[in-house]
Amino acid sequence: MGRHPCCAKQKVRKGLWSPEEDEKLYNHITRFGIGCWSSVPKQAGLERCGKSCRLRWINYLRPGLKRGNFSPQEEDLIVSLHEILGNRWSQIAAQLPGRTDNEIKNLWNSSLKKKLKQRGINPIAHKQLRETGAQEEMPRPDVKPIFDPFPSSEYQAAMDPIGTNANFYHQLQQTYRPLELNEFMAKFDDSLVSSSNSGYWNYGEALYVSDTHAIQESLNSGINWNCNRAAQMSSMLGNEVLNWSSFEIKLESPLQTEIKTYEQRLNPCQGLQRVESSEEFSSCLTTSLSRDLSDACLDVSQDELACELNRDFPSF
DNA sequence: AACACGGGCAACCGCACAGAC
DNA sequence: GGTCTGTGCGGTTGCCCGTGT
Repeated sequence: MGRHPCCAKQKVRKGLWSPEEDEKLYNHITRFGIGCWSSVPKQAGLERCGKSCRLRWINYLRPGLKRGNFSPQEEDLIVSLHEILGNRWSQIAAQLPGRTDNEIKNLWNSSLKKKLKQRGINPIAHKQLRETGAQEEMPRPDVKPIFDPFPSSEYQAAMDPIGTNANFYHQLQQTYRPLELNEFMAKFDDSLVSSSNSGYWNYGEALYVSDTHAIQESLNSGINWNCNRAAQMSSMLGNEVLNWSSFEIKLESPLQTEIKTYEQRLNPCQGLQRVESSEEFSSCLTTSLSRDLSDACLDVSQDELACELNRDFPSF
């Protein structure tokens, strides 16, 4: 048998929370911490489902939540992140401290979608709508979506409002563009060959290659390829050899750095270093990207990886 | 003043997955 | 290894309130 039953068949209240209920829940959590949510209602003296308590805590009572309207900067950030992540509200919320996924989802559905449409942008594909408007609600065309952290149009405008950095963004896009399968395999082979002297595989060398394909696959089919591969490799190699959690962090770092830099530009008064020119902005961006990627070099035994890759390489 | 309508928001629902037994 | 529960997430619903008629 499993664990003790949750709140099923219990008498539970639904609907809006009263201030008294909020107080009970808040006092309980601050006093005892978050343990098992299913036991919280009983312990806190609430006639609520544990799930409901969790939601109330996360969306309303949790310390550090921002209240009030979203700033234009936050809205721009959400649009940019949505273009990359789609409806992954929890991941988008993770980039906006103090905001909840529910809040962002509501904002998107009630406001941002309309604003984009008014600007002639398809909120699903983040592309310019056709003049007919007939395809307004159409999903992305039959082309597989590709993870592209630096789309050429809106995102560039957002990242570089001055608009003087076209060459720089072109270089970035060339550097970090998704690779075709044959390019990807060649990169893998090169990495394995070039590492033969040391006996270790230079993970950093192929980082952005595998990253791009992993995320692309994840977006395409909903199969979280990189996580599955991580689990397989981790179980085979052991955590001492390959710490996948740090790898995942490294994958996100460039994006997080962009966001910070972007916020820094938009909120120069928040105690952060101000970027005075687009050149300085470029320099900052390049430095942060190269630092994140170079740091991401993890030592993995070549033989073990080659064996794993030959045994069970995912089909693209 | 009464009603209809729409926007914004909080909360619920259902599903998937991980973990406990 | 199978079953069941707990948790997290995204989609959806329904309530409240402001505005227009």
